[in-house]
Amino acid sequence: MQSSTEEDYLKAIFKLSTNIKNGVSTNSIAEELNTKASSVTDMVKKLSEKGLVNYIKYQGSSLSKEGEMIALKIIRKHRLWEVFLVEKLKFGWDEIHDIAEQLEHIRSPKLVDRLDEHLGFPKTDPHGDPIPNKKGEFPVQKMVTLDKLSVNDKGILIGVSEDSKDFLNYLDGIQLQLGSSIEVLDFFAFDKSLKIKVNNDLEVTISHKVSSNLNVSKAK
Amino acid sequence: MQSSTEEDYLKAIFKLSTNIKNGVSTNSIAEELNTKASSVTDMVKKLSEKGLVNYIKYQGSSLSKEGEMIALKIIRKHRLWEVFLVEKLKFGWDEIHDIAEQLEHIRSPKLVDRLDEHLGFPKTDPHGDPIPNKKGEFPVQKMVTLDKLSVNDKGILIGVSEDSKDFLNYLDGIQLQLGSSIEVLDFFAFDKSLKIKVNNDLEVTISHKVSSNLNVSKAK
DNA sequence: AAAGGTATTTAGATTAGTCTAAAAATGTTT
DNA sequence: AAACATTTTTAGACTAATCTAAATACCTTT
Repeated sequence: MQSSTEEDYLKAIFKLSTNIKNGVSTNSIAEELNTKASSVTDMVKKLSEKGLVNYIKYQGSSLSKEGEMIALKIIRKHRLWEVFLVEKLKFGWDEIHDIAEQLEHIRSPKLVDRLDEHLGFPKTDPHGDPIPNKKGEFPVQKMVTLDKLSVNDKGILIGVSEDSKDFLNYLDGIQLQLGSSIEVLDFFAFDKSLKIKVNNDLEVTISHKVSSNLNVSKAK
Repeated sequence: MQSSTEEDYLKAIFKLSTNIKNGVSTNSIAEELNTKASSVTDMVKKLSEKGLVNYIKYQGSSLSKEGEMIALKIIRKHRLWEVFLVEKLKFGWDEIHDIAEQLEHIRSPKLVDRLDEHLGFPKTDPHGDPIPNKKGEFPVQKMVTLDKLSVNDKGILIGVSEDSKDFLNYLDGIQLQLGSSIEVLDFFAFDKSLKIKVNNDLEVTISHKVSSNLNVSKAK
């Protein structure tokens, strides 16, 4: 059995591994978890001894099969609780992250599955991220980040890669929600900002930082 | 802000204080929390410095006003989550305690109140214990002595009117503790003795002298 | 290949919570 | 009130997770 802290490390490595084949760096884990590199070194050593992480000195860390399974279970719990908070307790999508960070560590396999059932076996969380099933499986989504689209392209917002309160609040402010339509009206090369039209209605200009954190399914 | 561990200590002291005016003993706290007396001494000293516990060396501990408020908030959360687990997730009342022990430490005032609302502001948990409101106010329980109940009545033991060693030892011997459920199975008029079932498990016969010293909250 | 900069690891200290074993205080019995 | 037993506290050690500061390895640039 692993501690909550160990679970946090596994989850962080999982998140950072998404589009990186070789191991993730010690520094990047430290940044993700708001801790220091030396703490990370200690922990990945320990997780390596437990067989949950493949760690090579000076070369970085990746999850073992078992470590990945654990990470996926935590993510499953996190996302199911997020659905609960929004669907049942009427929280806004910008308020749920911190609470779910706590709830994801509750230990009870039966609880997770009952919750899943209670929520009607949802496929995605309120941020559009897929919820792994009991076995840790989840469908791969074909999506692109908004900054990959060209002028006149259209898409539907299906996910966000950042879930800080600030960011989500900002999205609310420009009427962007999951399912919103987005049309790219203009592109400004000097700072990579985009002028877009939201829901065929509101025109706003967004920075590259924003567009690179919005996942859309490209329409036609 | 206090740690989960500190919260556990406050809750334990609260529980043990129910029918004891002066401080609860270090050993009793240790037993309640499955830890050692030396650990308890350390912790009550710390909680005393924080102003949450009144602790006098060799004389025991009691909660300060502030410590009691915190304990009541934890108990409120514990009992609300228990209702959730039984009402919404269809758990049996015997499966929920360990999960609620974890859930009670989730930090989010908004979450607790939303949960309360979602559950329809329940008055008691699945074990019949009252749920404190936001301000920690406890509906006073109307209690009767056990000898006032009739055959087939059920109740929860919430106090004893005698605290002699002999008597309390006897109660320990028949597995009666505060919070124990009692079902009256039979009444023998010639000596007013009662046959009762304790905690849905042990059947014993008790004298009128005993039943008249047990305070119960009548169930339903 | 040497030099400098960055990333990473090591060494040693710190905090929260726990434990065992010994010492001190309290309570009980004669 | 002395002797014994019990309870409680103290002292010192341990584990998990963290940190700072110093040492080491790796990488890039000359």
